[in-house]
Amino acid sequence: MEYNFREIEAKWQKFWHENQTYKTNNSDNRPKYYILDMFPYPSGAGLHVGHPLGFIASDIVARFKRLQGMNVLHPMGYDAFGLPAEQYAIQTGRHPEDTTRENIARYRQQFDRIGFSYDWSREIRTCAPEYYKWTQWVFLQLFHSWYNCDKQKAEHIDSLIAHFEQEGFNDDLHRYLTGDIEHDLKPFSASDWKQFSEKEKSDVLLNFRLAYLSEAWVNWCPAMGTVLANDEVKDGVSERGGYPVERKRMPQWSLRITAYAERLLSGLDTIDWSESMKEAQRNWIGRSEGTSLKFQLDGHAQSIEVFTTRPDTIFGVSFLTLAPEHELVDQITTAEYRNAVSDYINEAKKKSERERQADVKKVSGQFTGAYVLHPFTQAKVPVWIGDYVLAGYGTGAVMAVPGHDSRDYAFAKHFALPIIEVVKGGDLSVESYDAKTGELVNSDFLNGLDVKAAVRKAIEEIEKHGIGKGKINYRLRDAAFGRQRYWGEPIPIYFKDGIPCPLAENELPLILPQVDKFLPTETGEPPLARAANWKYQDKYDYEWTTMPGWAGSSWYFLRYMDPHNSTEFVAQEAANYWKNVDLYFGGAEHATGHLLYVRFWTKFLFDIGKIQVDEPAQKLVNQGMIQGTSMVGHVRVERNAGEEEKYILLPPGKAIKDETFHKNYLIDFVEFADGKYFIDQNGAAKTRAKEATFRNYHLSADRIELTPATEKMSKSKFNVVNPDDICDQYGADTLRLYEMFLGPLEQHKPWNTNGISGTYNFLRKFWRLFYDQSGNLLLNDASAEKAELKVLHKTLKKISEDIEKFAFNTCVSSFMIAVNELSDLKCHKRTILEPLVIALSPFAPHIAEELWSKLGHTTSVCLERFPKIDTSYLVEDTFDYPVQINGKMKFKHTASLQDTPAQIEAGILASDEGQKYLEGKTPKKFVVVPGRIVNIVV
RNA sequence: GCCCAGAUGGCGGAAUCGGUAGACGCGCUGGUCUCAAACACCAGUGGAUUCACUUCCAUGCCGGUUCGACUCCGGCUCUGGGUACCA
Repeated sequence: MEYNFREIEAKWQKFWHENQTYKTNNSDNRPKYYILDMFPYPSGAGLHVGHPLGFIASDIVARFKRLQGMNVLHPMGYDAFGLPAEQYAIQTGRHPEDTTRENIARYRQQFDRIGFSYDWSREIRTCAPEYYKWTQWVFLQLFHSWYNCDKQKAEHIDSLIAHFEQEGFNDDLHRYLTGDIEHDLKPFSASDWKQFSEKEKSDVLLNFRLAYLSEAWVNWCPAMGTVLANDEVKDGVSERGGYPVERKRMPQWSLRITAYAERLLSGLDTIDWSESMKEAQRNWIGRSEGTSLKFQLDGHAQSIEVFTTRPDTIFGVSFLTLAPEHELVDQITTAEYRNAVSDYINEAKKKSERERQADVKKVSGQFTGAYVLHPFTQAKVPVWIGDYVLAGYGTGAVMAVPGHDSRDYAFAKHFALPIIEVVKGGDLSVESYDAKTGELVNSDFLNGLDVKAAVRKAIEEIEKHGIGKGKINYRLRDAAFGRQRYWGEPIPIYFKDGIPCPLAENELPLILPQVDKFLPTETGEPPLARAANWKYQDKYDYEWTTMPGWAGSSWYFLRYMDPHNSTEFVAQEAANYWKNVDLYFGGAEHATGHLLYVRFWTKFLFDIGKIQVDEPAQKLVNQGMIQGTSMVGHVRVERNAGEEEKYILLPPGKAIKDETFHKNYLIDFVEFADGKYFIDQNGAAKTRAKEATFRNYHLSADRIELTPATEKMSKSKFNVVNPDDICDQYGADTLRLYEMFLGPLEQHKPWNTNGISGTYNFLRKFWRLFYDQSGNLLLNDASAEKAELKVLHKTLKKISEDIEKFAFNTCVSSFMIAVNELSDLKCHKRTILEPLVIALSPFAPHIAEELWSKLGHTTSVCLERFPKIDTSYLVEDTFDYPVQINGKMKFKHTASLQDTPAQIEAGILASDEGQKYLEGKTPKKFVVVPGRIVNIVV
């Protein structure tokens, strides 16, 4: 009986399904373990071999934790709202709901074929109304909350209203304002508050709500009638279609994540995530300590506020730079400069934020004609605008100190502005001196101090004069939460006389309505504006934007705990039992998106008392990306009777002309020979038949070499490898082992099936410990020899240690070594093989179940316990010491592990080899590391 | 530009605390079995040198620390990822 993976895998997948082997209960006397994968977006291309890498790893850990006697929660679901489905709907008219459902069905089939141990009764889909009802519910909680910075937690908005009713709002309470829109709010008294209209009250409260409506800068594409992400904009035009894009201020729903900046930062110290991941979040949050400082405008009532981390350089200020979008620019620009300024602003508008930040070399700016007065010297300081200053960061204005800031230096040099030295230590004729050490000069009351002391003194003086105060600033911005899209959660808000009003909880879910087209309206309103009579109580317009892709994923880990609850987002008992994720697997690319938002929502739900944990995941593991191999050819376009004919050319370097381009070619019909890749006429004909894109592609010779390139796996690059194909050919167990065997989990690596036969052979060899080639059972009940027990326990020890370290590649190696050694020992003993089957079951569950049943068991191997490791079999009494001469290994010397270094030294000196290598010389030094090595220095 | 990660045979990779560099697998070479092939099994396989014993060179590059460095330190090159004119 040969190893027949097709039969075995189908049999056990059916068994697990019928017996609900992986169903998990929310109460149990075993310790809990929650292991989660970042759920996938169900794309039309299906799963490729890159997806399962993390899923297989987490499945191994989940199965291992079960064997260790834990109650394991290991669920899977779908992040099902998103742009690709909507884009497809725009092109084809098919409803995203239908295509998404089909894609999910395909994903599920592929998942099942790989033998994952998910509890599918807990599956969630973010696009299901039963799910997004609760996403909308969280939004309402955010809307009804404000951040009390005195208590450092979110509270119901009523406590703030009570405050206003008693005391109104004064300058002292400015500290409660945490977001980007604080400049607008003027003080008011308690009686003012009481006399405010509903609209006025609503506007005031929007400055505090954690979900709020405000104006925000976006990339607006008038031709498409929509807002674009930074990636969708290239060189000032939309990537799709090439339409002009400009920066525009639009009303936007935002979430006040900035209120949580400090806690998002300090919380990192409590979780076991990789240092690089934490660093990414720290850099994103970007805490900096400095001073806010007001510069009085010359001839205007207003002042310009700046934030600086270098108040010590206040006497080095030679100009101010405002972001072109700064609200004061229009008012302060003098008639003389009006045209130049508005030209500059128009140019800046065409650039995306990313583009403005990318070009470090090119300096641009424009003088406004206005001046501010230096707060200490009263000197007139010119006010410029420059696109290196971003409106969204700090106050959107910089006090420029060209002597000690390289960007300001470049700006000053370019426009011939004065450069003043205020800290000694550099040569300002060459470059700015940015270091934070040195003695202050040219700085009045700061002269003679070092930088640190000068910073303190400057803040002191600034505060004394009432022109500013010490402040902590964050780079983090509030998160834009509205999208001009159809395929997302509707925001549960309607507008009554211009006032945004929340739905009541019992009115949820607000179901996504049907629309005739998935496009903006002719007047540029979002797609939801097309929905017929989509009004609250038939009267009031609903909010037309939908939630962003990250909304549903910001709390999904909680829903898995209690996925079918129709009265609560999660039952208290379930939330208190599972608490948070013990081990979270996912890609590092989510560092500053999903992983920051989910931490924010978790802290918020903790604040309002809905859950007992304030971090979503205790430990995080990032798996690397599996890249694909693309076949790249050079293509030349020729016109033939009006029809374009494209020719794939001879090898690179020959006959390549200017008008050629690179084309990724289908890997399916490429021939591999002598380490090179070729396509011939036959392959080209098959390609034309298979993919419409290649209809007009021909070869310029009978056989052409293609160049391999390693890049991200993607349908459009024709380099996707489908796990189904591997399952067909080798089976799921081989796929699982091979993906783990490829290398360390976190590392990026190209997919290459060259070595897959090795893991397949290993499984067959394992099988042959039970059956000989003619199918006779070899298993026997003889008692085990010491050598066999040693192999077993050495392997068990290595496996359990390496799983904890997520070193799955070396786990597979050590299984291979064990099977090789047991084969050499001709060991077919139940006492050895039975524990080994259990240890293998997390990695290759199908074959493990089959052999477990062949061993005579009637229950699943998944329900067993991991075998106990007996290290006494591993103890040695002698050791083969490698003996080095001057650090180079020369020979081995066997000695008892009981021997003292002196005894070992004597033994080596007396041995033939010792004599030979020393040639009668006396060693200068004799190093003996017991149980490790000997090094003789001569 | 800055931050993070990485670089080891023909290939994927191993080396857990500074201690035998190349485990394990692929590929390749030779052999056994076979009419032949496939499978399986056995042996070999970093490079140079040598008939051989041996010796030398080897973990991106250059230095350093150490009895001993893939591992630690300083400098550099390249690759991948992230990303801010962050004041």
